[in-house]
Amino acid sequence: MHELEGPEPMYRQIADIIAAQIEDGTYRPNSRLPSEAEVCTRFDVSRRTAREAYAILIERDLVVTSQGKGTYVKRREA
Amino acid sequence: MHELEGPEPMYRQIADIIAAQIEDGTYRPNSRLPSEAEVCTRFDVSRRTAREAYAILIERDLVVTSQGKGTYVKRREA
DNA sequence: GGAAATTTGTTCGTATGTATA
DNA sequence: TTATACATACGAACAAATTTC
Repeated sequence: MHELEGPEPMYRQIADIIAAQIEDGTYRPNSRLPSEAEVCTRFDVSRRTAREAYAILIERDLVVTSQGKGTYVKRREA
Repeated sequence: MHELEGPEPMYRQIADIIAAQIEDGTYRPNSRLPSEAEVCTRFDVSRRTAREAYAILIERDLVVTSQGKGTYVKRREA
């Protein structure tokens, strides 16, 4: 699906792609993002790398994760 | 199965311990913190866990890391 | 100058626990 | 209960930047 290669580490590239998709409305507020396992297969990376990508989005305050539920797009305020 | 178990995950415990040591002056501003390898042996954890601990301190803006150099106590501003 | 050692950076794999559906 | 999904933690390997000898 996606061809990922470049100077940036994969987890950052993935984070940027998903962040852009949140921005452009592909993933709407409160909607569930792909599971870590889905990210693994979609971008052909390990679970570790998928988690690193989501960790960045969490740090950016773009998403929240909930054990057993999934990762969700956070609502934008201000 | 692991030892040294508590209410908090190990990486957070380690982060809290080191953060406290930064607070009390054990580790002074601009000084180098123990390398990841040292954290591994000192707390008997894997490198991944050691890195998770430092990741927390980075997120808290308490330390900075530099490839090939090490992890340093950040200088307090404000 | 250069090789070796040190240290962080990235990435993979595996196992087990906990929470939710 | 079973399946799904995230949380924690172990290990391994190589790359890249820096330091040391």
